Amino acid sequence: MEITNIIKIFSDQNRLRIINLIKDDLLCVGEIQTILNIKQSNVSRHLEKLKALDILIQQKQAQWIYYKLDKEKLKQYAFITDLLYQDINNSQIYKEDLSKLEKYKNSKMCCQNLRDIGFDFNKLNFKK
Amino acid sequence: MEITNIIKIFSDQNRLRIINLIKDDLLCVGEIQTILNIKQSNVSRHLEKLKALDILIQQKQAQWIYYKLDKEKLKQYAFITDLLYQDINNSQIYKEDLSKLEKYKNSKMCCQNLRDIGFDFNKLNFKK
DNA sequence: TTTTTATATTACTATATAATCATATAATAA
DNA sequence: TTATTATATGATTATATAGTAATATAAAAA
Repeated sequence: MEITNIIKIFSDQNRLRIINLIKDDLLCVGEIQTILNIKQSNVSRHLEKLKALDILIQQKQAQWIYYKLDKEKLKQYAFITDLLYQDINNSQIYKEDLSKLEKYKNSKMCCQNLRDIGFDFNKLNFKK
Repeated sequence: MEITNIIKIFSDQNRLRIINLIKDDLLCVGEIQTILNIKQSNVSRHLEKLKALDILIQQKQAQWIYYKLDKEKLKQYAFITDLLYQDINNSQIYKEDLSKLEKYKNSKMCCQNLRDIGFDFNKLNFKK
């Protein structure tokens, strides 16, 4: 795999937001869709490209498919760690996405009931 | 400047080859054209994008314009150093380009007479 | 001055990519 | 079984990008 094709994977904002979101967490497609407010088919298309590169851990539980970045696979390219754990933090949007992820994790919701709120982050049910 | 736009700059093979070539050396357009065997207008187009990002040192001498990467400007993104000094070395093509650059620097040629050989690397005039 | 040359740019073509709607697929729930 | 739902995919559109031939521009050489 040519290095520029690896780099291309990280050069789209929506895909980078997805990568950022699943870099340390295992999430289902609906969770990604909800937190990032990106259409389901679009999320799926981006995940498809990450799968083609073989840098995803994929895990099916009931009707949900959970995804997470495969850190071992990423280690072969030194630039990726810097990019995901340093450079990305200079942009507000990626930090906001992670903060929404935290809010989601603190909410009462899970894959099972995201459809009930139309995958709308603002309708998440928070404790207290 | 959004981080994904920075990343895009490095995601094209010809542009990455140019970046690699001028990461530590000041070269004129004809030298890049000759060493990489890329058409002049194409080299110029790629340099245009690097200039738009403001990551080039540009220096006119006589009729030639010399370019070099501006390392200070690149320091603001941690991933770039790893990319250019580590990851790139796993691909044969970038190493070969640097080795051709060395051969060129050891040759008797310079910007002034590259046109005489049709910007053809194979026609370079080597010492001994 | 005129000619030549190095680089940039215009106009264009071909290709790649992202996004979307509608639908297929595969699994669960009723 | 049938209905529902999570995710993937086909078909399409819009946009971005790379490459090229021809030409413009600006400077040097004759």
